[in-house]
Amino acid sequence: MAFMTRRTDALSRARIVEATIELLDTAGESALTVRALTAHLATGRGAIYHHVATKDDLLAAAADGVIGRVLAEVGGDGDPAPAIRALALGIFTAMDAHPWIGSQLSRDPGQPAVRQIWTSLGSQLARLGVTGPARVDAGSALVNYVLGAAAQHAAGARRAPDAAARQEYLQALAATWAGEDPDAAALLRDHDDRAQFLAGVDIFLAGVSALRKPAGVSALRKPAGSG
Amino acid sequence: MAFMTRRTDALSRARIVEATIELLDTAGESALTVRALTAHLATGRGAIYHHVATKDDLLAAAADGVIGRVLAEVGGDGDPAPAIRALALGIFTAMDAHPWIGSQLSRDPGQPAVRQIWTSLGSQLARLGVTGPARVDAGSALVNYVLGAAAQHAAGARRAPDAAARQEYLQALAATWAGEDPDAAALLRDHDDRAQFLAGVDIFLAGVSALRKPAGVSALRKPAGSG
DNA sequence: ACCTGAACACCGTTCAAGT
DNA sequence: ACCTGAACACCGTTCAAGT
Repeated sequence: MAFMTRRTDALSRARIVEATIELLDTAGESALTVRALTAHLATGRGAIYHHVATKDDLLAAAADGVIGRVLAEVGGDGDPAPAIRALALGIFTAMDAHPWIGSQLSRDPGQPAVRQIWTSLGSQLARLGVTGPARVDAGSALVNYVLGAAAQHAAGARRAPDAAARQEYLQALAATWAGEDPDAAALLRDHDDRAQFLAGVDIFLAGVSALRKPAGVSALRKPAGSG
Repeated sequence: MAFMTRRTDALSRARIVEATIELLDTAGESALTVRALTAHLATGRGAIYHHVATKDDLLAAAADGVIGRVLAEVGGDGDPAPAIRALALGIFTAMDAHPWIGSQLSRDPGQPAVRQIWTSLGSQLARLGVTGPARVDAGSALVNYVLGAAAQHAAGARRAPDAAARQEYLQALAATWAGEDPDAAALLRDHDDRAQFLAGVDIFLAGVSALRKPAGVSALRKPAGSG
């Protein structure tokens, strides 16, 4: 509990955003109230509104802070395809540690955090050699997949935090498939979210590459690689 | 305004769900309050709780109602690939007419509406010849893409309902790309959400097919495929 | 059994008043 | 300028009381 931040120096937007992230991480989305925040910051209710426009603004800033750190850590060096996998996995992992981000990113496509994700993935696609119309299509497909997967995973983690509840959910889903495809149903029952997420990224990358040089005999996967 | 449903017959869960959909469609997510609902249904506050467990339960039931109709309308006949495109487009279109569904589907992967989407897309993938581990990977990739795209689109529609606001958002995004890739930036400025969404579906379909019969010469990815 | 509506325990945001 | 905390206008949910 690193809370109980007694007011040594002045309030600031940065301090408020940090406290928001801390509160969201430790107590969950439903515990983020202006009242709880002022209590932890040892200030009055209205002081928050001197530095922050609205609660939505605060959520967006918190998500932007976390995503910014993640993208900076991962970096974008090396071959573009592995870089895309690394960026996607970084976002996915962040969603695991901060499940509230999942729903936040789905709330507004114009928010800074989403914009950051767009540009970081978009520049890797450019390095892959995807440009022009194809890049916008590929970028939007990738961003939407990553955000969709992250949101579903985060929501699942919120709803079924323990292994038992999670197992129950997967079994219920598997049951609806059982008669039709017992194979898939069995696999569904004990899959690994992270591996499955990465498999999706690979399907996407394969699709981009397949559509770039239309199927057929000749050449291979990627031209850009230097390895 | 088909509101003002005077109480001719008894309250029922179905009637409450219909009123919920109507209220969400005409007045938006923020206008759905238990108080507004009881006013439209001409009943008391607590009567709702005789047929519905909680407001979340109500939202999930409303989304399930809309998605159920959409999937039934689209059907799943014909070749599987076009059927997948049609199902995805149907979901996307529904999201346009009912923007509140976008955020609702991201709230809980276990809810009936999401389950319906999984099984309808999953069965088409099976008809495509994708089975076993590949089917779970492909299904989750496709579902997550569709839900992610729909959520982003719906959120955008909520935030920038008029053409001016929308243009402003796209220009801001394009600006961050301008120096780096003027080509993509220009295209971004006047793209068509629906066409872009379908382009993403095609990327995933191409990826699934590319990974099924490994490119080029011979050597392959996974042994499980039976196609 | 089904419904009513007052009551409960909360919210986010504003704003006169203080320093 | 920055902060305070009471006040405002709401929420979802419960529950004794009615029919």
